[in-house]
Amino acid sequence: MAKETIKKPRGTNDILPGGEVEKWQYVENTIRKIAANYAYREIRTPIFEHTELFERGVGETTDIVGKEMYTFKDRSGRSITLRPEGTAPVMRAYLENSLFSLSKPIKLYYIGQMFRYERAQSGRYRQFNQFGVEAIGVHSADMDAEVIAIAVEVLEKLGLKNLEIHINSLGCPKCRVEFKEKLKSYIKPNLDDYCPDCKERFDKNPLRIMDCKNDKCKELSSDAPAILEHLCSECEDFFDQLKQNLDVLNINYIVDKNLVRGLDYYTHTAFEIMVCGNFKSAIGGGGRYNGLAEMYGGEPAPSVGFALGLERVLLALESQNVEIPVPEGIDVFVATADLGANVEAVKLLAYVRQKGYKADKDYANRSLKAQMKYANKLKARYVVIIGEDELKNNKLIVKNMQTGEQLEIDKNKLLEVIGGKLNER
RNA sequence: GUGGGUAUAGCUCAGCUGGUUAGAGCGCCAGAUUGUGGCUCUGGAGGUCAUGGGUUCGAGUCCCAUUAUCCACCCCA
Repeated sequence: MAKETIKKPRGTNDILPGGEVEKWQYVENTIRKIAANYAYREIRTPIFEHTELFERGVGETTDIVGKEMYTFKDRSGRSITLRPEGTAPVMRAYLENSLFSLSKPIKLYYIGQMFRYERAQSGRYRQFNQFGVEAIGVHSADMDAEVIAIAVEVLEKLGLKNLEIHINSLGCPKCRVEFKEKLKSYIKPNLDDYCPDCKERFDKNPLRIMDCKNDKCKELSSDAPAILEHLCSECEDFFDQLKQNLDVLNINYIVDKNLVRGLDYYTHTAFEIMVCGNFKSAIGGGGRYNGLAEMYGGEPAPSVGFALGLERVLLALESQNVEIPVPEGIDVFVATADLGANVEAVKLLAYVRQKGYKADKDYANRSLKAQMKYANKLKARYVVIIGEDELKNNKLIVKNMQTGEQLEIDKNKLLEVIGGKLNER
């Protein structure tokens, strides 16, 4: 090994051909197909944004903004951040490009890299990929249900089992302010017994105390009032409609009154998708964010969205031994029996490729025997052999690599013999 | 950010309580008589045992540091 090999930065991954990229392509293709089905259109936003975008939208007290952002100064001294999530950039693009002038809702999806500066572990990387959806411009429980339905359909189409959809309502600003006070007065007498994190949450975002994983905190707040039980009547109706819509769509869900999402911009619906079994993890989540457009100085634009963590989806699929179809093999391998046949082989290869066949040849001056081995490794369906005899007689030898049958044919009969293409089958 | 595990050929690993030329399987390359694959057989290339110190007559094997990686926590996708 060379002394100074350069290695990839921590928490990043190379996705290699030969099984890996093919899985990614498969997942991305099914996502695109389903998104298109639901009439969502793709949006591609920059991978970096002005830091302020996330500070204002995601919330300065959140972990994402507080300690996980890849932030740096560019050459002109501006503070730039590699996007840690997709909703804020999409909302920015929506406002900046005046998409609000289109008929509502604006239904968008994205697939792309996100960046978070964290210690890597299984299913958590510094650069990771999300598939996300944002439906901007309407306040309708139908919309919320649709967004959940897309996520579920994608995961089910991919073959994932043991999904759990957790839903909750975080209320609107009106009921939330009232509720926060109720919650604080419940917690306050015992505040000293809570974990240090919760003590901080008490002032910054008391709702998240309900989400603490610490056993002691869980016990202390087991009887705490839940926002779900203190919604204003409008919010309650909205949540009831959502549940009804999910029932209509045959989507099973669990109402989880302790579910609080980590980002500040959520209102009303919040949901999370979990996988159970030996790989247990949240693989996606989302919710409604009716106030975000205004936080960015735009006109109100009630919206819902979600994001799926693609690495986690792949890990979950693997843990459930779901087979992902990986296309492999080529149609034709052109082999030469004599060096003199190389020019003819190059011509033939170009011809076959132009006709749409996946085709290859040897580039290392290998013996015919070695070429056959190579063709076998490439999983070629047919090998076409050209040597001096064939050149003289305008013939080709075509070998079917599956059956081992081999025949000599006229040069112009090749396409008839090799038939349909691999990628058309 | 906190705590723990691991670090030997491209890959998966072996190397017993420190002992002299570092091993296997897979993969790669080449051969097994005339222009032919998949099975089998033979041979070959490839490692300063993560890096830097230390203990010792002697270290892949023990100690320390660094780095990387994995796992868990926090948090999240």
